[in-house]
Amino acid sequence: MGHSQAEKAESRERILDAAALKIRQCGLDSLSIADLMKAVNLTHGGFYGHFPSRAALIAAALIRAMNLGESLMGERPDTVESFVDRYLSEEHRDSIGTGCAVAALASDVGRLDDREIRELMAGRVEEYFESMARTMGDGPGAEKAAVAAWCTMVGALAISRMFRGSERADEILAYARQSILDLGSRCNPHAEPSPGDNAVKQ
Amino acid sequence: MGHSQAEKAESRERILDAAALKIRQCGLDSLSIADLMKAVNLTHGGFYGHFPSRAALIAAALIRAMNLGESLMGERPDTVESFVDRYLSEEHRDSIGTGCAVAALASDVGRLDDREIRELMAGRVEEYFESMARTMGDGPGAEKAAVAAWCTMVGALAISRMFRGSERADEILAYARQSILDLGSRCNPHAEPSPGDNAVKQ
DNA sequence: TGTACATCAGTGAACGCGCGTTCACTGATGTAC
DNA sequence: TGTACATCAGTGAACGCGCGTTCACTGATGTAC
Repeated sequence: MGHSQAEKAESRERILDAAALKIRQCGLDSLSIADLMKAVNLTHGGFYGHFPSRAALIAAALIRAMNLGESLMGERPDTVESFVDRYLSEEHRDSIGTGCAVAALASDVGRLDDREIRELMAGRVEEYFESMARTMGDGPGAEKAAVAAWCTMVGALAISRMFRGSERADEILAYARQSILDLGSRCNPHAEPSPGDNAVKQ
Repeated sequence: MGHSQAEKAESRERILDAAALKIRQCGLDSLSIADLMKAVNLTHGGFYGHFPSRAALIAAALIRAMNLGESLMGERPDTVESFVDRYLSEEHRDSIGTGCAVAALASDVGRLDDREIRELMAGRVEEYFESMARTMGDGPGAEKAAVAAWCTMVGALAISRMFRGSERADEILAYARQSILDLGSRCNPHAEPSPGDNAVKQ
């Protein structure tokens, strides 16, 4: 077994990645240190060489989960439509463990007493709001529309995941997508309407 | 101590109410039988006179939580606006333990392996969709708008709760409300626009 | 009305188990000479 | 190049604890006579 500093750091990364996966799949409460260490082929005792406590791991894993989820969302999208298409895709819904940490864990984090962790995620979400507002054209209503769009996206993934296995699950994503594009188009009225991008009404 | 059948049934009700409160406040994982029984001034051993297992209690408590949450939403509203105003109120956000179980537990339930429990909540949500579509006027786009509105509402509560303590928390509710009314008004174009019911754009 | 008995909701000690955490130890590696 | 030693990432037994669950028991009540 290797014992260089680089190899220790690598172990830490693998622990964090496994934890970030697990908390998105099963929630913050579900993470057990013995299971986690088993998942990266180590024994449970070694954990405390990497993190001072389970609580510290949870905080670090949450950050890791947000980073991984964001990197999966890809580069700054040109249009709201391209972003929403990816965010509300069936692939994203079905891969909760590698997807957006906010969609997976917003309720869990909102319940926490720990203010620091809540503000950690809230800070990220604030960035998401601003990024989407910029994509929407930065008009006077863009910020409001961006906030509402994020509410719709996060709620749609949670509800669609609850309907997993039913036809409804896909429809929920599609209807949420439509309503967001509908709303967004009014903030950026000069954008070309794309094919299939109809108002909800019709 | 009383021992009539009626008093036993009353104990069961109190256990269920306490469990319905706790799971909405802290999630499905957080419920401990010893704590729960303490909360209703009984000892933990008595629990199994009322429920065969923790899992059975969780299922029953989830139904109870949905019933209590619905009764709090009140009678069938006449307009989308009156419903959304109540659902996206600061009071509802701040009283998660007595509020809508779907908003509190959608992610938790979506993660469960137990298909029966997922379908239990999904069935209720399907009723919420239909009820809101009817309120929206039952036009061709009403169902789609209703589904999207529910996604927005559930996401808005989760995200607003995460921002608890910040000014943003109230804005999130307000922006989500606006976008829903905006969307709903296009399904029921003959309705009087109410004061303050502006499109997000302006 | 008074006594004897059956019922049964709730009690509380006990169970095995897995948890988070600690710590003395191992053994592969890098370094010194 | 070869030997002796220091380092330290990871090991695995052990800890106290709270969990879900079981069960022999208690004692207030309702019923029979």
